[in-house]
Amino acid sequence: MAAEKEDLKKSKVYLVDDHPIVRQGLIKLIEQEDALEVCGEAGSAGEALAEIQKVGPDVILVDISLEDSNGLELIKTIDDLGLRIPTLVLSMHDESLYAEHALKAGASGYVMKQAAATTLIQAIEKVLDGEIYVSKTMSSQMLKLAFRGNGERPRSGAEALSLRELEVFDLIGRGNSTREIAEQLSLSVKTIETYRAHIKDKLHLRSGTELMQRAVHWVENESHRVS
Amino acid sequence: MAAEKEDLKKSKVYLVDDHPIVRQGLIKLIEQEDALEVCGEAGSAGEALAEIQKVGPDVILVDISLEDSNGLELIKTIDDLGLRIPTLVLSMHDESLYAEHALKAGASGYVMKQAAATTLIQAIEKVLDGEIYVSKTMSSQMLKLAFRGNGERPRSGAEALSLRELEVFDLIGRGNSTREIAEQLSLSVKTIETYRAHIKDKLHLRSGTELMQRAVHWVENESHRVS
DNA sequence: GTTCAGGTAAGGGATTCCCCGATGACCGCG
DNA sequence: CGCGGTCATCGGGGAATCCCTTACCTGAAC
Repeated sequence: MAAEKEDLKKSKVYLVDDHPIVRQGLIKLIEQEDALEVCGEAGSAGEALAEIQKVGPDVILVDISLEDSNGLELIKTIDDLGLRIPTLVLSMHDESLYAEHALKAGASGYVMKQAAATTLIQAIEKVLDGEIYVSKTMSSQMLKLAFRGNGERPRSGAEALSLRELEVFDLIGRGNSTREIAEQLSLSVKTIETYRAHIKDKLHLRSGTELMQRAVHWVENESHRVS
Repeated sequence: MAAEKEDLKKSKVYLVDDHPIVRQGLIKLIEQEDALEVCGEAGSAGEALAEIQKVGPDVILVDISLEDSNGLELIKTIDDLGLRIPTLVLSMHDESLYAEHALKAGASGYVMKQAAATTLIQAIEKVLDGEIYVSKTMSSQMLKLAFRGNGERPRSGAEALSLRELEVFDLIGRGNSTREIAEQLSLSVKTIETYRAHIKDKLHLRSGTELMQRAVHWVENESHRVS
């Protein structure tokens, strides 16, 4: 609904998602809107950074899991570069796990892939208007927790993990060894070992084997509701 | 390329994926093809089963993770109902983990979301022609294993394991460490290590981490069904 | 301006991984 | 009836990891 400007002044959307098929689909979906057009796409943070400075999009749609990096890192980088482009995180992960991290990283919104297609379009429009988008349930929950004013949350479960820890947890679940994770994140093996220890601690796990098991389960069910 | 039939006889594609946004995208992507049209969509196995019998699709595109069930279960159900509709599995999971399970469940192909959009179209066309589609690397690997050439012994997967190996595999998947398994079975740690090595060998796994990952997957997917 | 959480890393002993080889006990097959 | 094949069981030894502890830096919070 609404788009009286027609093709005079379409808002440019840039896509970052490591699944080409999903990207192609999103393009078709977005180009269907009169007020929106896709000005580029990428599967990795590197590509994305190189291109967005050329094409100057009005909004960037970014998935959390990328080929070479993390979507939230990309958002931080964009922020650090002083580019004032609103970003909308699109992910299959449950929002309760990532929405907060995303907003803290500087994103303007968070949409789950489980959401309806119209929700995505609404979120894009809201973000283009300079507002913040999260689902109703999430926003009320965040307000309740006074997410940005009263750092008081005795959370438990995977939600208690820091961003880095969550990243490592995810990579563990995908079958990567400690060494492989260290290489992928360009960190010391020792650092990854520390994260593993922290995760085990927070999740009350006793052995590395249990950690692995949990991580695999989590990755498996990342699109389902598992709190 | 190719589509001389034009709109006279489009092949009907049915979509099953629990992400509406991805579904919308796939619709746009598929409808772009002259020879294909989307005849329906669902986010759960229940919906899908109810509808495909009405609309009679020529091919079903199904994601592995669904709202209420597993895509592979859906495929088995479709098979059991005697519906002779080819199914193509579309998933974000690595094919080495699922492609074989998918084909065994009765699917005609497996495409990762990491693949290019054109790959998906090619896969759909191949499956519509009654052929099997898997990626080149996967197919050569499978042919080498003679996975489905002579329905006999050169099996791969958990069934090729000996009793003891299967027992150990199961315990690994349940989160037990090597030492714990040794204690539970009253065997030497060294013996368990040997079993792990044998299992890795038979399942063509490269690291202990992969073994663990596979074991966890197996425990939650197949142990309940065959046992 | 001190406290606190997150990110990064190292030291060192305990454990496991991983590539070897080894000993019986079966079991079918020419 | 030996002969090869598979199972089930264990060990050596070096590399890799796990696990616990400590430590430094930073930035946000109080």
